[in-house]
Amino acid sequence: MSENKLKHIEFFKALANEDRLEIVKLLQKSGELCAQEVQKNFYLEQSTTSHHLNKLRLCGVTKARKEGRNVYYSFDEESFKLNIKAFLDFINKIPEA
Amino acid sequence: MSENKLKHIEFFKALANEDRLEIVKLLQKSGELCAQEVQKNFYLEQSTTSHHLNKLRLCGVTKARKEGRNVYYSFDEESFKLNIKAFLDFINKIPEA
DNA sequence: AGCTTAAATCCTTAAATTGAAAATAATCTA
DNA sequence: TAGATTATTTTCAATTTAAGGATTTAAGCT
Repeated sequence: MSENKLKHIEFFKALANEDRLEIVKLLQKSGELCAQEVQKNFYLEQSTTSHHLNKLRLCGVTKARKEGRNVYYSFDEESFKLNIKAFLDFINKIPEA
Repeated sequence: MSENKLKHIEFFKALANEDRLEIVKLLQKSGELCAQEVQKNFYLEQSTTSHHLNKLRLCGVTKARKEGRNVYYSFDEESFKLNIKAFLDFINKIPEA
């Protein structure tokens, strides 16, 4: 099991969740948001939102930047594209997008 | 939550697993294989393989065809492409594949 | 220092995954 | 055709993983 493959799996696990997918979409259209701004958009508990944001960050879907007591999260487009591409290569099928 | 979105989530959940991803790759390169031929390629229990194959089939990654007492599984390329495309549309990012 | 707000972590409960054992189902053979 | 054999699914218990409420950490404010 290559390190690389495990990365794809984590990436897809992170995206294979309704709430996290919504968070990704929100960050995508809103740019940077701090954790509690993300939370306000959903019926999610603070701790749950934190878990989700952490998971998304760990697998390279989002990135985070701490400023004061806020942590600002944003969509990591570069990393996202790389992961999708790597996954499609892995699967050996390139959709006509 | 649209019916459509839930389908993508199930699709990605199914792919977000090391063993299932390997099974998908095997089916992709081998064409049709019956359950025990799939199993022989991995260190997985027969029942575990069956669970995985069922999950992959339910979410449209693979398709199955029964012949005698064998069930032949194969990669469902059409469905796979549709799911990937729908997901990318959802995310609004089309990689340059 | 004490208060407030933001976020992460801890801890218990809930859900998903795994695999052994049993059930089903098709085929073969005496 | 009854019984054995082989292929697969299903059931169920054990383990792993995720979710969320409660607590803790951390930063900024008065």
